[in-house]
Amino acid sequence: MDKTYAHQTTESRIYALWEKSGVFAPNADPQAPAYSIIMPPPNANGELHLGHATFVAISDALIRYHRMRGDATLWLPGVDHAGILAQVTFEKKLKKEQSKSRHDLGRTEFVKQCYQFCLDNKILMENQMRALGASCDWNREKFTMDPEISKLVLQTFVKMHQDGLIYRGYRIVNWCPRCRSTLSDLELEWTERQDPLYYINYGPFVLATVRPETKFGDTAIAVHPDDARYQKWIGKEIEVVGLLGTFKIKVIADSAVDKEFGTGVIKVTPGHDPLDWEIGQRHKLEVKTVIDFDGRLNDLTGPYKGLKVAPARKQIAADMQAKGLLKKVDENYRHTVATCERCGTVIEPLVSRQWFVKIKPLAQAAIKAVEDGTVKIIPEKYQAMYFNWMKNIRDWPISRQIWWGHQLPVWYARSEQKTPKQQQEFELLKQGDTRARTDILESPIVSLEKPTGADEYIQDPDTFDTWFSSGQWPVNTLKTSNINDFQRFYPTSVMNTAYEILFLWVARMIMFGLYLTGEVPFETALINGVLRDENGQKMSKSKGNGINPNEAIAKYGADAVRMALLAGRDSGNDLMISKQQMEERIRGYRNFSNKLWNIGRFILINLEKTNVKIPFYEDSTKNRQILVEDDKRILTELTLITNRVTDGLENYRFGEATSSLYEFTWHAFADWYLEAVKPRLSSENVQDQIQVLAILRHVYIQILKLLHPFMPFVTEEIWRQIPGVFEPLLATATWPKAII
RNA sequence: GGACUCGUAGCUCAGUUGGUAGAGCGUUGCGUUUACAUCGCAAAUGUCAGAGGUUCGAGCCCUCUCGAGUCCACCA
Repeated sequence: MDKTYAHQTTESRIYALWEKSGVFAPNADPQAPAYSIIMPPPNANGELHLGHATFVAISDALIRYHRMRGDATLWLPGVDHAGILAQVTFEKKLKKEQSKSRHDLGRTEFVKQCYQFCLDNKILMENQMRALGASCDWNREKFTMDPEISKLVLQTFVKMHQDGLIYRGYRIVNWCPRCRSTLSDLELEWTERQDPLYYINYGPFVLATVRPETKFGDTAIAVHPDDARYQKWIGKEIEVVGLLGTFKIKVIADSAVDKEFGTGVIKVTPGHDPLDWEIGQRHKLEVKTVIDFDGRLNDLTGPYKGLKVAPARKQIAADMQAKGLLKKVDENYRHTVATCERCGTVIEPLVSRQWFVKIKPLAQAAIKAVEDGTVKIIPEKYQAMYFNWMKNIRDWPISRQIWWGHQLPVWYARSEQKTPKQQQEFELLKQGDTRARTDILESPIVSLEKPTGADEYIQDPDTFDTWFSSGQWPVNTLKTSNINDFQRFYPTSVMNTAYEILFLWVARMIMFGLYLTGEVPFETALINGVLRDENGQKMSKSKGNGINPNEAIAKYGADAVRMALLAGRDSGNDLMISKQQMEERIRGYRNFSNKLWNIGRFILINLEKTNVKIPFYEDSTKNRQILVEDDKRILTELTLITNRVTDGLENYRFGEATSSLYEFTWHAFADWYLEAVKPRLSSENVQDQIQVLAILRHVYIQILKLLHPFMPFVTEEIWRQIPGVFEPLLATATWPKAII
């Protein structure tokens, strides 16, 4: 053995050895219990970060542990096409490298190139997974855009439509003017901003608004029903002088109005504000749209037509000021605005016709599954979050006006489009102009195949929310995998992912899983905390505040990176750590692999020195009789640590399993026992030497086994250098017996 | 506004049925002895946020206060 452990040259060699030996595929023993994890598919828009490394470290530890236990163990890898995120990322790249927009390419070409972009990233990510030591079965790898996966995604939509769980309707939605798509509430990011709050003279009232540009869409004035100041106005019509002249508007009472805010009077703009939309629904108000899908004011706004929202607001405020319609302006008003999580653009609430999932029936079953423990959410604290969201869940808009994704299996017949506008729309869509809006086309036909017949049909250009497909992931991957995989491995054992996507993904998988199969998709949702920098910011590649896993692996080895993410922490909690501290942490575990290596060196050197063949330690009465106190003590501690590590793996306490193992290996075994035994090794008592060497080797072998799920590379490499071990690969060696 | 989490050594964090306070890193001193300087030995540092309660006993359970943070939500 060399003096130091060289992870640089070892890790890739060991990984290749594993892959070649086929140990990543589940064993075929029909008697073996099934254990399976579906990998959360990383987004295909870039490389992996340390957050991914966390789930690899955890999932791989579980997978390797169960493999060593002899279970039929499957870890199924995959990659997600990431809908909007990938499209935005690729559009940026397109613009930067070719100065082109997606419209320059056209839909077909854009999708083709985006597909390639994702495939390229997919290879990068696969290699990073390999570098981290992920022992997943690459032969079963899936991509959300694989044809057979896509087909199942569309089938689900058709089935749900038949079951009455899908509807198409006009609703106020979150519209991203840049992505030109609608978004679900979960895809928003709320950011605090400072904006002027305008106090507008409005007939007999003064009212406060941040958005004077939407006032052309006002269809009522609202006050709180109990507000004494305004009782006499409720139900009356008032006359208001506005920028476009004088108009009449009704005063209504609605308890959604806050008496304390501003003047206690609001204008109701159902076309451009979610709250106003609801008030409008309650009072059957007219919905007036004054801002279009491109984020510009439309012809209902007279001279402001064509202006974008921000400049329009300034212009309108200035004009109101000039006409004396503005009472005052509070320049220091702080509030939060919704922005597009993927591109940062301010969201425009707009009324649009979209496809929705009627979610309540699905949610009910999913709530029950967690309540009765069919699905366990670990740590338990996340259950509260889950219930809180699920019990207040709202219908889910699933259609997106983007190109990259699964296109809706929805068709429109030419003959059903009666108005000239609809016919024009039909024609534009047919020619591939996706700036055209589908929502005015009538009589959609939901069908996997294009309808046949004398009529002419075009497909709805919308694609699904990316979570609509990933929500079905455990079902669809296993159904398209090896024959019998679904039967053998569904429901899967553990779903390991971060709490950020508890609603976006975990909750939806439970709903889809139950809906599609009648069974939950996984027995345990193991939720991880996230890594944050010293300022509490989530680590991300775009912020540049995290360690690049590639660099860390190259410098310190994957084993060290994995340990640094697990040891001495509760993986369900966030970890706040600076770049430097993280690196120190990793270096500490690199030192540990070296320590482990050198313990091996010491033992092997001593084994070689003796001419006697050292028998493998057996826990027999004969051997026990000559054990001295030190021997008994280390063996007792070995038993304890074996139980502890096993218990840690069974109960997802990786922090405890790893640090107690570290402690035992370094301080009990190396610092104490190994030193204590040195005089005995140099003594004349051959029988005792044999005994000591047998124990040293025995304890060491057990340590390697216990450590393997966490530090697979260095342990496997050492395993190969120990002469005479029975099992060729540590990855498939037998897990030590434990009592827990 | 609703829900949840956290506050333990200089820093980052463990601490699971309540039983004499822990690790890593950092700091200080010493050290080349059958592996390892990517090392060894030794040392220092805590009213476990604060107050009250339950208990023979509380970092751990209960209540309140203060501080930090996260998620959800329609405050114009």
